[in-house]
Amino acid sequence: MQILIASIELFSEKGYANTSTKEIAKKAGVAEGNIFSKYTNKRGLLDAIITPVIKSILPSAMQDLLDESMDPSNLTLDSLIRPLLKNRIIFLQENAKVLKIFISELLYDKSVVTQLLENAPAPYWTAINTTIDALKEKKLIVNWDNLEILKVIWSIIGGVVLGYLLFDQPLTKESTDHSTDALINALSI
Amino acid sequence: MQILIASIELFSEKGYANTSTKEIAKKAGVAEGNIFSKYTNKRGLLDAIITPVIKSILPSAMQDLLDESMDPSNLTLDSLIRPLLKNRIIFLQENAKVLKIFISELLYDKSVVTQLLENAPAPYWTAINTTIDALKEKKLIVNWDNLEILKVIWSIIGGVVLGYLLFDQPLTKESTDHSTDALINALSI
DNA sequence: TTTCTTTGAGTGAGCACTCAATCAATTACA
DNA sequence: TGTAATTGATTGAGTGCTCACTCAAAGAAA
Repeated sequence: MQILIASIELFSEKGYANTSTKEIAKKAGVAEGNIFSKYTNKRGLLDAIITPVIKSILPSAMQDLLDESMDPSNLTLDSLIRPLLKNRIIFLQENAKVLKIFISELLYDKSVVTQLLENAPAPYWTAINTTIDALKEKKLIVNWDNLEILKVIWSIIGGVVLGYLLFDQPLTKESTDHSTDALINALSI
Repeated sequence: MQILIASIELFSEKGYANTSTKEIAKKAGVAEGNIFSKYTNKRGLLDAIITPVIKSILPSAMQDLLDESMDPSNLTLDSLIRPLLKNRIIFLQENAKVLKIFISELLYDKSVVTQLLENAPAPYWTAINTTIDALKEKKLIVNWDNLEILKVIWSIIGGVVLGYLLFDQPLTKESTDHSTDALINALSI
């Protein structure tokens, strides 16, 4: 556990490739050999950090989307988007360090994308399509392909993540409110 | 020159830390020592790749913004945003590999952000503020703080970049049109 | 002949990873 | 309960290897 905490700290600060197992052992207060008996190799340590993100990031986001669309009669774009963005920004703040490690990895290992998508089971996708279709029915959302709508949503969330991780842009209430308003506006008819 | 081309290729494919100078020399078709007589050290090679991006990325983006706001009487949100996003996406495609290397670097070296901002001189900022203020005057844009408006613009562009670099999302006409429409919608009153 | 460039074997440093030895906890037995 | 035996976890010096970088020698250009 100490090893994992130390690794997250160091990887997110200096990057995976620039962190030695010796440093990790020192920070964790254990002998270097311990790392290898528990995680087989350095890569195993990275996997132990990233796998939980892969397993939780998409399912939890999709759950957010669905939680807000339980009652179709009260469904509006606002009631869908606002809690979604709020939850995603909370998730981002809680997992900032691990997400940073994850994104670094994503840049040079495309197999992670596949793993990511495998963790978003079909039932979620159909439920989300149903929700978006319901909004289209009510003329509350632009009449684009559902995938294109989702891309715009993820684009804005991605932009917030990028600003936070790359430029240390603080997630003030003003900023996140504006991102939310902008997204709702963007998809309204 | 061959060395630089080989470096960009390898760094963007495998990452800076995972590329050895030996590999670069082999790909470039020169002896390893050549790299060090021309670029001092491996880091010098990275700088030679990144510096041009730093020097051009913000100025060229801001020039795009200003080119479209020459004639204040014809200024609309659409005439401002549409060419801007188009130019940024062209820039992204032309410089995808270098931008990828740049973003990797940005994640773990915050001094790059400072350099980036130093290359956006004050005249640009005032001109952009004037443009946004003019749109506010005409009630063609939301009445937020100008910085907040710029953040939303960059958020969308960042989201497109992220989708392209991280998830290999193709930049189809449909996608980029939707991003553009969404952004214009997002900032309209 | 002189000056500048290119070469690649060589070098020390640092890396991930190993493993025999040590330590700690648990069980076996009188 | 006290002690010996067994098992499993922890240690860190040691190992082989790869890395960035050097430099004397060879080659090319002037």
